[in-house]
Amino acid sequence: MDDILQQIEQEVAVFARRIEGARTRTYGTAQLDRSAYLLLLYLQQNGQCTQGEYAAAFELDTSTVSRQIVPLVEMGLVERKVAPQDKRSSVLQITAQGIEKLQEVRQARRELYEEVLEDWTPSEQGQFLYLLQRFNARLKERAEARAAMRKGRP
Amino acid sequence: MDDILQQIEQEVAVFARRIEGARTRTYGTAQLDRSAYLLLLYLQQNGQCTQGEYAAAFELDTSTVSRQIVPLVEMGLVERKVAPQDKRSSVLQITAQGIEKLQEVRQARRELYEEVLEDWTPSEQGQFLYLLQRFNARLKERAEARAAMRKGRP
DNA sequence: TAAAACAACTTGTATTATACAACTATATTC
DNA sequence: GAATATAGTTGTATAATACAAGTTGTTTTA
Repeated sequence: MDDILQQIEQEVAVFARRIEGARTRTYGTAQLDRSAYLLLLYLQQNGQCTQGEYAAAFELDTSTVSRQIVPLVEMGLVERKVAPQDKRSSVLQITAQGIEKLQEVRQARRELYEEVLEDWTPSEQGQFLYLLQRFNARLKERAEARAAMRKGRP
Repeated sequence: MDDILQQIEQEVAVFARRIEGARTRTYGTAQLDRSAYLLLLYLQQNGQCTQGEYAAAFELDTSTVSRQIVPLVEMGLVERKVAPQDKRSSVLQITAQGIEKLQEVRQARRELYEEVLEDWTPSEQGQFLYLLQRFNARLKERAEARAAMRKGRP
């Protein structure tokens, strides 16, 4: 087993499961469910977007996104407005309350990482962050390209 | 936003979603579903184990593991035997056919990583693998400790 | 050592996140 | 202006999971 890509692939598969397990077991569902957290995070970091843009960025079906948004709007964490230039689409934006909630949840989640990464050097932490960011950026491009392609010829 | 742990936490959350999206969109469900892949991987790397051990390692409910195993046994990829020392528990072991199947699936999955990591240096790939392994090992310990605790006082 | 408590697994049921298909309202194209 | 395409919604199905109750086997204890 000396093929590094294959090893990475395996480790990532396990990682994804462990993260998911830690998430549900540690944070409970009380805080904010996975999809809600990611959506708020995305809106805070990328500013407003339409549902379709968000769906493309994560290769989600628009129906899925549509449903994810309802409770967030009801809780007042996200604001949804009809886009003036195209009345079919809605523009999503995080609210002040949403930012506050996000900060709270982030704090709770941070604790797991304090525990798990406590014996990592700052340099290791920095390197891990850097590599994750690169990986994610690449996957995001890929997702968007694939979403665009599906639109082109369905 | 200069808190590195918080940044890692966020990047990991996004990473988990992207990996999951890429998995379902890229490999389809044709190959082998997520739980089956992880179970075979675990059995190949760790040798035989009982269902309870596997559940503890991933903080899964035993009922979940119980169901995951049925199709694998039916497909002949895993063998399940009553444990001689404790007839309540079953010992799981990957079969030759399971190893073969795993190899096939791994090959297909590898392709995504070829694409996404093509411009990473070998050193970056190695570093990423190393950090993921450490992270996973730590989360595994944690999962097992928590499972043991739940048994102690439920 | 028999009864009680406990443990490993299974089965029934509910929940959650997702996709796909059909639909509605609006835009674009010809 | 009619035909086609797009953004989002709603109906329905599936997959992965947890929790609760049940079964069978094991350990503790009075």
